[in-house]
Amino acid sequence: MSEKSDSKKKYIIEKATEVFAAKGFRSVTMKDIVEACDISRGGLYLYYSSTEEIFKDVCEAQDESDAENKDISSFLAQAKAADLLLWFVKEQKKAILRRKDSLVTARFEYAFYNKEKGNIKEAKYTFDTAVTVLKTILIRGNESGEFECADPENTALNMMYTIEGMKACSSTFGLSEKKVDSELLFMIDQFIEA
Amino acid sequence: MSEKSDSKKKYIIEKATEVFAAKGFRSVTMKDIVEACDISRGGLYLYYSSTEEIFKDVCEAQDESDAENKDISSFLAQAKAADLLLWFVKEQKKAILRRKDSLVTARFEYAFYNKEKGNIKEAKYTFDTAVTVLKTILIRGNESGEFECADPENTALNMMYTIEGMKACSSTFGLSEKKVDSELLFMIDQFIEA
Amino acid sequence: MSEKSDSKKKYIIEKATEVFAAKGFRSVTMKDIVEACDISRGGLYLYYSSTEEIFKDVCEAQDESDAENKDISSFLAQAKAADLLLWFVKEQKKAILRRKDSLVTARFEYAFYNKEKGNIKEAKYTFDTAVTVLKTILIRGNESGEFECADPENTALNMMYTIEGMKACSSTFGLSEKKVDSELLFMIDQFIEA
Amino acid sequence: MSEKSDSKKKYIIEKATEVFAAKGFRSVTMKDIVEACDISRGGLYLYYSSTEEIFKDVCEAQDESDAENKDISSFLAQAKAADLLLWFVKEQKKAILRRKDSLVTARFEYAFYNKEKGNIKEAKYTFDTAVTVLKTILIRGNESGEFECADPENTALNMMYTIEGMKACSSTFGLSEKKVDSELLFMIDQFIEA
DNA sequence: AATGAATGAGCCTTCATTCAT
DNA sequence: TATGAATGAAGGCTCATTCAT
Repeated sequence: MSEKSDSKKKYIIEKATEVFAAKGFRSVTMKDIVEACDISRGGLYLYYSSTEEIFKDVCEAQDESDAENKDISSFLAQAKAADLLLWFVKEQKKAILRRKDSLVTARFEYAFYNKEKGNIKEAKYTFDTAVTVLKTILIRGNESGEFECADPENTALNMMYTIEGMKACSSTFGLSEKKVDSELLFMIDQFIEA
Repeated sequence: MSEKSDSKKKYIIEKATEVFAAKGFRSVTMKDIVEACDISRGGLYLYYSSTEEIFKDVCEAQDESDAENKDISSFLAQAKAADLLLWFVKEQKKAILRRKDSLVTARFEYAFYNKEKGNIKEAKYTFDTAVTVLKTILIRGNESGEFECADPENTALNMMYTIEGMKACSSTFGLSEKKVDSELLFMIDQFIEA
Repeated sequence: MSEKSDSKKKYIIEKATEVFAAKGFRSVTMKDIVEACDISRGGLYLYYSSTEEIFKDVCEAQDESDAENKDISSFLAQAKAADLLLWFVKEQKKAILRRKDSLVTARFEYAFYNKEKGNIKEAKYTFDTAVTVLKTILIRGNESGEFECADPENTALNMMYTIEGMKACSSTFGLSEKKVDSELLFMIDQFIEA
Repeated sequence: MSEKSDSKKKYIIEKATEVFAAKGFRSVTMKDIVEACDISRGGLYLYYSSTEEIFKDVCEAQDESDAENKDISSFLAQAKAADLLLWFVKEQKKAILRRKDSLVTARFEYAFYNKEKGNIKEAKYTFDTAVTVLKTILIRGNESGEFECADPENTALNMMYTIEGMKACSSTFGLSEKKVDSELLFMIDQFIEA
């Protein structure tokens, strides 16, 4: 179950990602994935025993690939606030646009599904973390004179709501990259002058 | 199928609303609704033949009750922009908080479900309409000197994204009324001075 | 679910009895019963949701039909010990021979199955009750001078072991009625003289 | 397939014995045995291709170890009838009590399973042989004046039924050694007089 | 209109068995 | 010999949907 089976798992995750991207979370069945992978029913169960289990790995895989260049610690320490903001906004943009090729829809559904089951902590944690990071960036920018943001706390929160809204819109009816860029610029312009 | 059956439909929608509020959209079965209504399997099929059909009526019923006092045409014509904005924001607030007692979760799921099936028009239409209304209000406010909003178009769009984001957050991990108020005030303060 | 469904249940039990008689307990599947009843998979689940549930009713039905003429209370009070013994032995004989047309095999298997699951009380209770009844009969016979049994307690126990052994033999390789009669007579002759 | 594979077979039988003792016959799967032996699926099939095949060897192994000191031919010829009876009864006692640590349950199940398949001969043969042996012992005892048994044929049969009954009871709800001893003594006392 | 028994399709899960290595 | 991944058949269960009453 090590090398070989790991590559098989990778393969399953790859195929399953397409399925979840196309059908969301709830309506995906083990059968769907079996068919997408073109393996046997029993074969899939060798590796995973529920769509939820698969979906978790699918998300993890995506998060990891997203995080590839995110060895941020040193970056966060040294960079200028404006660079940090740029990086943050780019990350969010990716998350917003990710919907087309991917999983935001399924992630939403999964969040709802989990809420039904009572696990809502993770979503909130992710959101709150993002707010905190953004606030920190804004404060740093204020200190360095790069930004002029009267209320970093509420501005950070407002921006994150806006970003979440774009994700939702991107998920439900789609957003062009141009629209996303435009909106992100509009947000930033509020406290970056010159 | 007129009077009597209408009241029966009303009854079904009433009960079904509870079911959708509790379970979202996708996981609701005809059986769930039959049981909630305490009618016969066949009986339900006399009125509706799928959960989707029922859900559409459920949403419509809710929208109508929301819109009861929305005979806006004349209101829009006469009122001051500040009043209109207030009304608009209040409506959105209701929509955001509606999640607790109700259907936002199911609506999201349904939106995803529809996207799969290719009907994304409605969601986009609703969003665009809201943006347009808001933009109109902002422009009117500018003209009357009530507001000072440099870019009504983008501001309206930004506000709607933010509001959609709050809906999403409210749906996934919950938002207190206080937080919603605070955020809405923050948005408005940008172009209302003193 | 009352009259009509009761008759349906009766029908299922009837057919299931044949299945259990032919295949024992463990190897019987819901599918077997569905096929024996010539109803649909879902149809069976309307009435029963496991073979164990069905088997319990099958046993109960058989026990009831066995017990039809067992309104014993008054009989036990008045009858002569010899009559009681005769009755007791006849009942046991029926139980022994029952195997051919029926369920002893399945009952054994079920007992084992239950033992695995830890419920062994019932079997022991049934056995102990029979021993007690038999002992009572023997004592009564001694008192009335009908029997001459030096050790009613151990004799009763011995007889019940013997009877259980005949059941087992009947189950595994079959016993003719003649052999059963012969053995039962042999047992009784020990304490009935003249 | 000779030495090495024989020791492997022995190992498998050893482990499988535990499995059958714990789970009976029918519910044991090849998977259970694979896991108990900690070998590969394919590895097991090199030696055995069904649980039935394994079970036969398991039984045989146990029977052999039971029979180790049963080189009876000469013993039967010379010994006194009382000694023979003692030996016979001890063997049966072992068989009765064997249930605790072992396979009687599985053997019963297997007997039922075989009956379905039509092979009931073996069980009957074993029983009949035991009856014959016992009858022979009783006759010898009568001749030597050790016993006083009016009807050796029926007495032997009766004793074997009783013993089968104890096996069944031991299997289904358990019997203490004390109870077994007491019953066996009771049986013998009938024709052994001080 | 209304009932609810009945059907059958669809998905889930577990194993016996095979086979390339 | 030995491995264990892979297959596919078999049986379990749940619903959407129909239909005789």
